Amino acid sequence: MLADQIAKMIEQMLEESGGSLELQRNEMAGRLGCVPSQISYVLTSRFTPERGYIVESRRGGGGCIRIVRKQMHRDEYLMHFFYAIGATLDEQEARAYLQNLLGNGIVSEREARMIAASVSDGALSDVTPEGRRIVRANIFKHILLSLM
Amino acid sequence: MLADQIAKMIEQMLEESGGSLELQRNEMAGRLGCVPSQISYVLTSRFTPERGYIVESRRGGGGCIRIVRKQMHRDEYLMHFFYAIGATLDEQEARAYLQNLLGNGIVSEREARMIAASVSDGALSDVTPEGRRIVRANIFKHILLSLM
DNA sequence: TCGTTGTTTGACTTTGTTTGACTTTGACTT
DNA sequence: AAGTCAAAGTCAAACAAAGTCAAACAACGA
Repeated sequence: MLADQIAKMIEQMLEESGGSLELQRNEMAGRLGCVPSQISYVLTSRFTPERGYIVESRRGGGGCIRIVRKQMHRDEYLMHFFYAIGATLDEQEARAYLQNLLGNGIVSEREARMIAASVSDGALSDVTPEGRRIVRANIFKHILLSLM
Repeated sequence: MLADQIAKMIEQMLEESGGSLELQRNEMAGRLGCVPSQISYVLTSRFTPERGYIVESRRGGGGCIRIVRKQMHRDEYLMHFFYAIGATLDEQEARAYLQNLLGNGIVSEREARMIAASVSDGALSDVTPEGRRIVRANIFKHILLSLM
């Protein structure tokens, strides 16, 4: 399958370059003989944060796409939390997780305060109460990933 | 890319001269082999107040452009940002603010990554694109408050 | 078979850059 | 003053990327 080939190729380039790389979408598509949006598709379907990748890009002349692989060998602990958090999370649960992370020295007190602030009901007051729990889970997970 | 090169050059001159400098647009454009308005473009797109720069100029014979990197102190800074952020905030603006906070030692690299993660489009993917900008602004502000 | 899920494609949109023509401003001469 | 000229400013067009989206297609399980 095309998408898999491309994914494998990117994976390999990532290997060779030690975990991070920049590419140009059009240029790469040209080399592979596929449409540029295919590259986008591969990136959104395979190189997701859930799988430990960060993808950033810049449009316009001279634009490019940067892909970074977070090395997994880092911390089971964070992974544990990551998987422990379900699709939703309320403020109390979040506080409990934070307390735990803090207690285990994964985050500093200051960092814990920052995280608490960013998932507080106050910060999410423009989201409906039900949506809030989903968004909160998502934010929390993304923060965990950023720490790996 | 041309614009990036110019930005880097100005950045370096700023470094060497300790935070403020004067240049002549035409003269500089001549040295770089580009049109003068390119310099203007770089200044308006990169050396914005948002990123902590002040740009002033004088026209007419012997005119020039003065660029100052303003350094405020912690609280002023946080306040400044807090008020600078309006009701909405997109991912790029957020990145720019973060870059500034990072560059001025208000947050660590790790903290910057955490904040970036918590206001990323990915983390807010369950909010409508419209609402996302509002929620992002709110989260960012709450985090700033948590740092005061 | 049919519905679901995942893939491929290309038209269209958005964002960022580069250039050059034209305008405005200020200092200096006369 | 008035005029001249050397700056910087403004703006829009042309160009160069990446993003989005929906339609067509494929694979697979019930």
